[in-house]
Amino acid sequence: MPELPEVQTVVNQLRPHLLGERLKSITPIWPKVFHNIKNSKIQKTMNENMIIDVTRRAKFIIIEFRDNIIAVHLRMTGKLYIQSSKKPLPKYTSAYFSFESAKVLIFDDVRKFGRIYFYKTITPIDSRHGPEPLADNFNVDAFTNLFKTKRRNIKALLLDQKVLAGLGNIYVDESLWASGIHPNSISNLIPLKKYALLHMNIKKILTDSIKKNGTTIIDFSVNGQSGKYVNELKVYGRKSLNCMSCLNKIKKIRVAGRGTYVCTRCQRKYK
DNA sequence: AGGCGTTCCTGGGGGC
DNA sequence: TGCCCCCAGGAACGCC
Repeated sequence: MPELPEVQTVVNQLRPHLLGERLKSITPIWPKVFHNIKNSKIQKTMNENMIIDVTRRAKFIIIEFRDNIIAVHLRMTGKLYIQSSKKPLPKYTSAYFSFESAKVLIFDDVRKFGRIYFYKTITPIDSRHGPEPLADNFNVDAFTNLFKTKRRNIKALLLDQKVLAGLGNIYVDESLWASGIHPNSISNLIPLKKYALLHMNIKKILTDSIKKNGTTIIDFSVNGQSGKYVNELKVYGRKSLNCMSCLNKIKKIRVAGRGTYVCTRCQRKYK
C-alpha cells in the first residue's frame, strides 16, 4: 500500500516529467474523484497553470502552481503515472490530467478510494498532519515527547496521521519488530531506550525503502520498475515463517483494526 | 479521549 | 468449474 516511501517514489519519478508543464484540464472518470472541488471550478480558479514543483507531505502528492496546489492521495490502490496521449485510458482510470504539451498524467485506481484535492496553499493539509519522520529537526526528543505523553496503543498511535505523518501498516510492523516492541504495547509504558531505538529504526527503514523505490509494486510507464523494498521486509507478510532474528514463528494478529505481524519472542509487550 | 465499527471499492483467495 | 463469502486497508465519521 502506498505509504511514505512509495509516495516519495512516485514524486521522485514524476517531478522531472511535470516541472514546467502547463495544466490544460483534469477529466474525472470516477465521479467522486474530486474531494473538495467541482471540475469546472479548477480551471476558473487557476490564474497560473504552470507546475512549479512536485513534492510530498504525509502520503499526499503535492502538485504546486503559483497560486494553488493540487494534492493527490493514492489511498490503497492508486497509481499516478505519465502516459502517451495516443494510448487508450487504462481500465481503472479515476481521472486524467491533460497538459498543453500533450502529455497525459493518469490517475489509475482499482478500488476508487483515491482522491484529488484542490487548495490555495498547503496549510489545510499541514494542519491535519503530524511531523514528517524524515525531517532533520525530528529528533529523538521530539519523537519521544509525542508518544510518551499519551496513553494509547503504540500501533494505533504510529498509524495516526495527526500524530506522525506517513507511516502505514507495513512500516509500522517493520519498525516495531526492528525495535523489539510488541504492537499492543501502551505508549507511556515503553521505556525511553526503546523510543530511541524506535526513532532510529523508523528513520532507517523509511530511508532504506525510498532508496529501493518502496515496497508496493509500482508499474510506472516511465521506467517500468517496481519497488524493491519488498525483498527487505523482515516481518510483514511472513505469517508462520521463522522470525529472522530468533527463529520463533511469526504470528498474525489483529491490532488497531489491522492485520499485524509480530514475533512474540522478540517483541516485548509493555502493558 | 480513545477504541471500535462502518463505509468506501474491487480483486483475489479459501472453502465447498 | 463455479459460486459465495471474506479479506486487504487509509482515512473519515459516528457511536459509546
